[in-house]
Amino acid sequence: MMTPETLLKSLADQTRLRSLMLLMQEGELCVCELTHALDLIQPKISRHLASLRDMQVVIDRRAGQWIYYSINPKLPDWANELLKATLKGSLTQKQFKADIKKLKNMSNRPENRLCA
Amino acid sequence: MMTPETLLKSLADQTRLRSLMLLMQEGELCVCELTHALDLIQPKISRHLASLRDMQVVIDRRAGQWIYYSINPKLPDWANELLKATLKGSLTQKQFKADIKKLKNMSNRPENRLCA
DNA sequence: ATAATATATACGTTTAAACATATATATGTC
DNA sequence: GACATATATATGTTTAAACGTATATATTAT
Repeated sequence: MMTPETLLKSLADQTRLRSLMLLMQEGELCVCELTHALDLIQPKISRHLASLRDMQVVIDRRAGQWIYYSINPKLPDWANELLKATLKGSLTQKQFKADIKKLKNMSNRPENRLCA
Repeated sequence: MMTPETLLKSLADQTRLRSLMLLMQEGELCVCELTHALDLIQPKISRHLASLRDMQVVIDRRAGQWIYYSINPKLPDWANELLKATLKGSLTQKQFKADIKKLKNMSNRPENRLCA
């Protein structure tokens, strides 16, 4: 069962927060997309995604060589509301806007979402 | 200006989370009430409240020998929504219920709220 | 002025989180 | 099978947070 403390701790790190906000906004992203958008090294992204998966904040699925992460669809209402409020607060943040832009401008994005 | 990262970090510690949830539920509490309700030593509570004040998540006012803390009324909408969602998630938590009960059962509670 | 209560802060220590680098595993291509 | 790409994990190190204890400050009462 998801607790407020678990969810809040998962959001309290900048890398995880940025990743989650992109997932909130974009729905589903693979590690290489997040690595590119956040401009961080891959093991760092993977490590944080693994901890988010362990905390059941996100789920993952493999599609070929890519692994796609998305917000756990089974989160309780309060958790979705919390994430929504966080996204709302993030929309005006420079960092968030830059991350989104960087994602949009990424070349070689795997074309997964079409066949999902 | 309050950012999601600041607010989320303020909520990511158990002592601060428990304190904030009591403040959300009860409106205004002094250090000794929080110390009693959470059953923690006073410097620990004071230290965390000071950090919450520095982050502008709470405000304080002195009334005689007591110092009362409450949620900063100037928080942006998204922050209030985030706190509400957190409270909603806390309502069913054993820890939260125990803290409220301990507060209600406290003898010698300063009678501040009447003359506030 | 002394003592008691409420709160804050300073200091040194401990704990836990995040880190970079290196390496391992899995998939797909030739 | 050899190589390239995507992702995960292991290891040792660094950084930052939280901690307990001791002490300082402010208020109130005697």
